[in-house]
Amino acid sequence: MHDGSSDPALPETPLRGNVFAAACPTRQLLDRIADKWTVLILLTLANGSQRFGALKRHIGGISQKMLSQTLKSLERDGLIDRTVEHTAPIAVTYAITPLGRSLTVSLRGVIEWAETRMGDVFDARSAFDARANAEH
Amino acid sequence: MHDGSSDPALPETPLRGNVFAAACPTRQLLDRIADKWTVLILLTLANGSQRFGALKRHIGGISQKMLSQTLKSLERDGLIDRTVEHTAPIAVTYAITPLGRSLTVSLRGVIEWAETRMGDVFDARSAFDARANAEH
DNA sequence: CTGCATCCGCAATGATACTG
DNA sequence: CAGTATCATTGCGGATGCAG
Repeated sequence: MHDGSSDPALPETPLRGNVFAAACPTRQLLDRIADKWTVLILLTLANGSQRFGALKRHIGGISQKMLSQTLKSLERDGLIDRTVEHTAPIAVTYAITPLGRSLTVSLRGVIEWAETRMGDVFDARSAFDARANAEH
Repeated sequence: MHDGSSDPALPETPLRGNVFAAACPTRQLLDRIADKWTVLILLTLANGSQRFGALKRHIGGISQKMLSQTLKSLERDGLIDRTVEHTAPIAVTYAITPLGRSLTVSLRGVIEWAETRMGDVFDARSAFDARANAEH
């Protein structure tokens, strides 16, 4: 995979953002979307709009704080929409935006991988641990 | 943790893991692969095997501790292979496994998204912040 | 019902120094 | 060169209480 360039400057860097550069803004973005709660929230909303309480019930183990906090981040980044109905007890509905939906395609692939390859990973872990034990 | 009995809304419970269940092992797995360093390391190795030092140089901002630690996790999970050459100064080479490569397909999509949609996200942030300011 | 503020423990992360 | 070990710090993330 050598590209024929000398290494220090990495001239083959693409013109758009480069996540491998520590200072690149895309790096922050990566850190944000490579987050457990972000992934689960986006994938839930990709299946249809939900209210706050419904989201909390659907995503096992999330605290009210993390949900609220992550939702706000996602709204700020334009990945989800927030709609308030000023009814008697206030009702807030969250919906995914086209931008958010464009991300869920890849995200779903990651989840798909985790759910289907889980067995392979656990087998690998057992083998690794057994090997480590055998060294004593 | 899968009963498939008392939930009328889910006629057919999937046989594989469900990341939305807090106790499901896939949830831990998700938390592990939804990690900044994991993504960057796997994608680097997907382009070819690398030695420890080369990896550290290629992934901006990673500390030797995080690199070493994440590499060990990935090896344990069967996503990468570790090869030691007992030469004068010892040389260790890391390579992606077929299992690991199967994950990088989706991972690359996430990076692709971050690098290309970065502008949209930043625009959304500006708009959001402006709106927030206007409310005072 | 929704969601913000505060307190706080703990785990993750980084800097440094040391070993094979 | 490739790690491990230790220490200091940060910030995640949970619990609780309050407000709109």
